[in-house]
Amino acid sequence: MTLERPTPTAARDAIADGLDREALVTVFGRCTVDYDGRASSQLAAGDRHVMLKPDGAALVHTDEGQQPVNWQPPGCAHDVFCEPAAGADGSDGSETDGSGSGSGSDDVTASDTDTATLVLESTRSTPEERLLVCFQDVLQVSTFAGTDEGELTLSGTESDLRDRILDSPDLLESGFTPLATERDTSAGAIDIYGEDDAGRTVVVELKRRRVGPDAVSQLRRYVDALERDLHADATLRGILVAPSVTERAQRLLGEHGLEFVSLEPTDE
Amino acid sequence: MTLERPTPTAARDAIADGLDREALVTVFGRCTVDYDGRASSQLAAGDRHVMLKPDGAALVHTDEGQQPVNWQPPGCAHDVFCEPAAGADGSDGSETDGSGSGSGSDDVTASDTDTATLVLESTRSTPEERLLVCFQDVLQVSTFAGTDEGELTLSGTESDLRDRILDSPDLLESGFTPLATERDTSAGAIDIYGEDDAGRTVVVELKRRRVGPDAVSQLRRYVDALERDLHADATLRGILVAPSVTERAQRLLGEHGLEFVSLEPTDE
DNA sequence: ATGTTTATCTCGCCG
DNA sequence: CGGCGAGGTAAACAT
Repeated sequence: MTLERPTPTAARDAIADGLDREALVTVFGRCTVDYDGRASSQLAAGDRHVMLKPDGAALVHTDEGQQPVNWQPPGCAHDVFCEPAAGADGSDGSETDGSGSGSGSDDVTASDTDTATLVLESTRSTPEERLLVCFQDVLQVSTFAGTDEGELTLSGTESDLRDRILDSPDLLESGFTPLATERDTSAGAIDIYGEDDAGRTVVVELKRRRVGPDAVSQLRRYVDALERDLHADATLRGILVAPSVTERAQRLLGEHGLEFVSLEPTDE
Repeated sequence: MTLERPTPTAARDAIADGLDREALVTVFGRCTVDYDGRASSQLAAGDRHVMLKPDGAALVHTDEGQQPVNWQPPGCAHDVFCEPAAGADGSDGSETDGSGSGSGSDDVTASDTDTATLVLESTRSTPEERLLVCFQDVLQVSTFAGTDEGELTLSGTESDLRDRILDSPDLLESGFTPLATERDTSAGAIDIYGEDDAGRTVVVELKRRRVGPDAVSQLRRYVDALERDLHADATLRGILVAPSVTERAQRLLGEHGLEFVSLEPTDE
């Protein structure tokens, strides 16, 4: 269902209906966006694409960037209503209390339609967050009732890299024997815990792509923790497995006596 | 501009026109999605919302989740064409070569319209990546020509936390003197470098939210590096500044002789 | 609910 | 272009 250049009240009714029917709702038009919660932001008027999902997610997209300029995570409560004659600043005013909840009980009637402003509000608690989109102009409202049972199959992940090594431990090094995955230590879980051909304990940390210093520190935390946990007299080996390392990470590995093995998540 | 339930060829022409005019294009319908690049994925048929941005970004959204189920970053080249009678699997076939580039030179004509499949393709290099969306059914095609000059102002960031401390160093501790920000070390840049009231060097790492073990490791890398860089005989102090710490991070701080100061990025 | 880690992370900055 | 770190990161998974 699609409306082009609807009046604010017609847009409001179509959106409210879409939300009721658990449809995916999109609105395109000139709007301001205000967010307050974990941080806070304001965005002056511009033409943007807003998507409200039936799971409570909200996305505001400009014509640039992969990421939305503003958003709200799934689980939020969406509300739509009209305000008599709000200016560009919709963040203030009387909407901080819950008087307008439900489906817009204090809304404007159809007779005020040409001066009214369409407002989308999305809120959640834990943490308390509010997103407010105020439309000066609505160019399109659409609702989509589709279904999606399709499951995404993804390969080339860290878990594929783990499986690859478990299937062929020699890819890590000749004589390596995996003993556990996700082995717990006081610093967190080790990706692969095993033994080399000399019986030395080996801690393996996996990364699906080129690694920097953070991955080295992570491996080091695990090796340190395991040494403590085991009161190990013998030195443990720590091996970072990834397609490649940055130079700084390489140096860090050396400083901490850790090793690197180059391996990709999939065999081409 | 909006078409509802267009024929594949009409949809193709509208989308091609939208891409030409640097408009934001949306397509809603039943489609399969195949991705190959840094990883690879397949997604069976379902109703989804596809957005093509003039900067080359592509987003495929289902009715759930804040994140797109598939995407392509800005900078990609979008292409649209019709294929005679492709099944659900659009990842194979003759489209691996560049013969269909441009605006669909090997496309289907309007007479084949009822059996044709609409295909969206988005590709880039460095890294080589390809996204293929094959529509069995197109419910809506829209193009939006809007503009967006609005700048986002965001507060509550790490940079706000830094400014807060630079304005009032006593917030960190009485007698603290900031000497530099982004001070470079062999391990990277220190957020705030300074001195305490006893003249001891202080390394400050800032986080806008509650921190875990990774932040502690990061601070430790900087402290270690600076000790080395300065051949410091005296001990450096390392202070992690964040709203709060997790317990494991707290313990790590203790093990490494690092400190914690609780501070929020903004004053309420 | 919080903690921990991954991610086709994205994004910006800087060399 | 790659390295590095921030992010209202989100999402998955475990506790």
